[in-house]
Order: sequence, then structure tokens, then C-alpha cells
Amino acid sequence: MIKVALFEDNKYLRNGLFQLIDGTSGFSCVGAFSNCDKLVEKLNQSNPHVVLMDIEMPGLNGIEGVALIKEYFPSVKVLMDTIFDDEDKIFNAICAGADGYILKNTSPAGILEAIREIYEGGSAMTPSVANKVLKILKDKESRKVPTNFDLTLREKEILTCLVEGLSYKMTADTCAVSIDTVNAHVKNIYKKLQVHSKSEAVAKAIKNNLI
Amino acid sequence: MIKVALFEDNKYLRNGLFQLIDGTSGFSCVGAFSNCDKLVEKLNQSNPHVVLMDIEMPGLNGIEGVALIKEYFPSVKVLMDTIFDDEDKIFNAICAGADGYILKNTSPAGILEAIREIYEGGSAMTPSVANKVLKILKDKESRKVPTNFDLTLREKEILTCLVEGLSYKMTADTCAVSIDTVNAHVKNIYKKLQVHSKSEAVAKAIKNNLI
DNA sequence: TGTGTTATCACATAAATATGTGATTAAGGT
DNA sequence: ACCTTAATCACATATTTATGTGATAACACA
Repeated sequence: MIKVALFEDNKYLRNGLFQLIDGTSGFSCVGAFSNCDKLVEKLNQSNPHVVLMDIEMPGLNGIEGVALIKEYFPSVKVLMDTIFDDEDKIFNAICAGADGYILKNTSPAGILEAIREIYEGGSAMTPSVANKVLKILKDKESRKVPTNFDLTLREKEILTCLVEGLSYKMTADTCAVSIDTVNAHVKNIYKKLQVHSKSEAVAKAIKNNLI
Repeated sequence: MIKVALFEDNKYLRNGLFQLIDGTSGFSCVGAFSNCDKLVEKLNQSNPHVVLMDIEMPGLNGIEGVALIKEYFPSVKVLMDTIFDDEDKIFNAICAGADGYILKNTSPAGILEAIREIYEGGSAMTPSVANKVLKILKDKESRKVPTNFDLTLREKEILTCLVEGLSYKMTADTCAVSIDTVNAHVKNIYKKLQVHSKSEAVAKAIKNNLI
């Protein structure tokens, strides 16, 4: 039985969600609140596994709410729900520790599924939110453009061994070839990567995601 | 009708996915390939809306594949699929431009749903992947270096030289010390990092952002 | 005053690496 | 049939690296 607490200022939505959750077997709604006042007390009394938190609320808003929950009840999962898929809000909610982020137009089945997913340790987000999350992540990290150095399969295999810290002898054993063969491959790898030492090759391999 | 192209080296999985996709109304499988050779040609001929790309493949791997697709066909959506929910792989795939990332244990219905979601402009990921994505985003923000190796300023300086591919001699010149001093520092660095070769030290330095 | 750490240098040597030349086999394309 | 590339192996050797055992001086700190 997954115990869910609701924080939602809209009365009709709150009642609807309560009935959806409490009326579904496997779920129990242990609290339905209209604001985040005395949040810690409310959680101590209702003791939920999952909190479904509206992001837009009078008083303490959802983002402040999730931060507070994660501070006092780190094991309680928090699923944000909102009408806006705004990048900043999403980003702030994630930084505050939200485990999921769904839009209010999500179907009843989708809401229950999301609750179950984060209860089971995963994270949940609607496709448009996921889209924003990936965009945020990409924007934050404009490095690492994979370059193709035309390494052969065997060369990649050898290079992988080197990156893992193996010596030529160990690499030879791992790949079941002679050390002279490893030497030959390394020579070709160096030529293709335009380097002249193992550590340069390793650095390039890691930075360029070659393996 | 959503046109899908498959890249999957496992024959059985490839056939299974082909039948799933091509056998579902609203979906059409316009290509099922075992590797990324001649990727551009294959896409020009099959002209898909969505590519379902295995991340682990011989030759050009899935991450290189998605980068190539996004370079030549930016409007084609790419859904990665893999057996591993490895943070590095996920991160690199996202940076390369993947629109979704699902695990191979995803149900047939889930796979079709993910394809439809990214076709419609959203992003799709399984809960455990979403979890990792949020973690990556949070970690990046707090900019935390997980492990402290207590390297001294001088040791970091020497390590930086090694990462840049310098030999001991060149490092000695750069830091204006004797090669024996470099040797001595390197010994200490290895002890602190618990490694036994330059390339291991370089790999660790890059991966842990030590410099 | 003594103890620990950092940074420097010296000498020694086994092991590993970088690089050359050269050869064979198999697979793939023209 | 001819050519190219991938993958394998062999031999040679100068350089570089890994690791040990020292020593000295400066500095902090207890």
C-alpha cells in the first residue's frame, strides 16, 4: 500500500486527486492539504511514502516545500505537479530534490503510474518535461563533442584496455594476442590519434568518448 | 504513420523489434540494421522519423551514431536503448543529442509509447534512467568533487603536466625542477591516488576533475 | 624542542614503452 | 586479378617510467 499525501490549493483538483488515489487499490491518500503551513507537522502525522506537490501555491510554494521535505524526511519521495513546463521551475524543483515532475494534464492512470514509479525508486516525468530536462542538461554542458578517429574495432578494444590501466602484457593477455600485436595496434592508434604516449592516448580517449 | 529505423546488433532482438514496430498500426519499420556503417546512406534510403539505436554496437557505437545522425539529420529523433543505466553513457548520449533513453527490459507497449512520445516532440526515458538524469543534473549543479585525494599544490601542478601528455623531462623543465624531483612527486601522487602508472593517474585525474 | 609535511635533489635498476623495419594471412572492394 | 586494409606476429633498441633507498632544507604546530 503506497501512502500518498497531497498538497494542492485548488479545492476541486484536491478532492479529485484524493478520490483517484484513495479509490485505487494499492494506494491510500493519508492527507490532502491546501498549503505548506506546518509542513513538518503534517508529514509527521500523515507519514506518507510519496508527496504529490503542486508547484504553485499561496504561502510557502512547492519548491520551498520540496526542499523542506527533503531536509526533514529525505526518504519521502516528492512528485511535483504543475500546469507550467517552465525550464526554471523544473530546474529549481530538481535542485530542491524533487523525484518527479508531471503536468496537470496527465491522465489519471499516468498520475498513478508516476507515483508508483517514484515509490519504487525511479523518477517520473512527462515527455515535455523530460524534454526540458535534457535541454537544461545539454545547455549546461557544451563540451565533449565526440570526434570520430576511425579506429578499428580491434584498436578500440586495445585502447579500452589502456584506459583501464592495463600494461601491454596484460592487454595482450586480455585480448588473447601477442605483445607484439598490441605494440603494432598501439602504433596505429597513436598515428590516428596523433599522440606519442599512452597517457596522451588515454586522455584523448576519455575526453572524446572514444571507447 | 511513424517511420522507425532500427540499429541493433543482436539478430533476435532486431527481428523482435522489427515485428513489434511493423506489426503495430500507426508504426512502420523502414529499416533494421546491425551496425552504423554507412549510417548516412542508410538514413537517406530509409528516411525514418525516429531511430531506435542500441548503444552497445561493434564499430561505430550508438553514441557516435546519434552524434552523426544529429549532424546530418537534425530533425530525426533518436531513442537510445541499452541494457545498462550507466551514468556516463546516459550523459554522453544526451550530450550527443539523444531524445530518449530506455532500458532493454522496457515492455513492448512502453517501447512504442516512447517512440510515439519522442515523435511528438517530447522526450522519453524509463524511470531508472530519469533518476540518473536528475542525479547528473543535481551533481553538476553542486559542482561537487566526490573524492578528495589531498594532493598538494605542487603535486597537482605535476599531475596537470602529465595529463597534458608531457614526459617527466618536459614536466621538470616546465616546473623548473630536476627530473628526480618530478620522479619523487609522481611517487607520492601514485600513492595518494592508489595507482601504478602514468596513464592510470591521468585517467583518474580527468574522471575526478582533479586538476 | 621535537615531529610531521612539503619540496627538493641524487643514484640505481628492472620493467615498460615508443618506434622502426619487415612479413603473413584474410577479407573486401574495383 | 589486383589493391587496400585489418589483424597478426617477430626482432631490435633507445627512451621513459616505476620504484627503491637515501638526503637536505623550510615550515608548521604542539
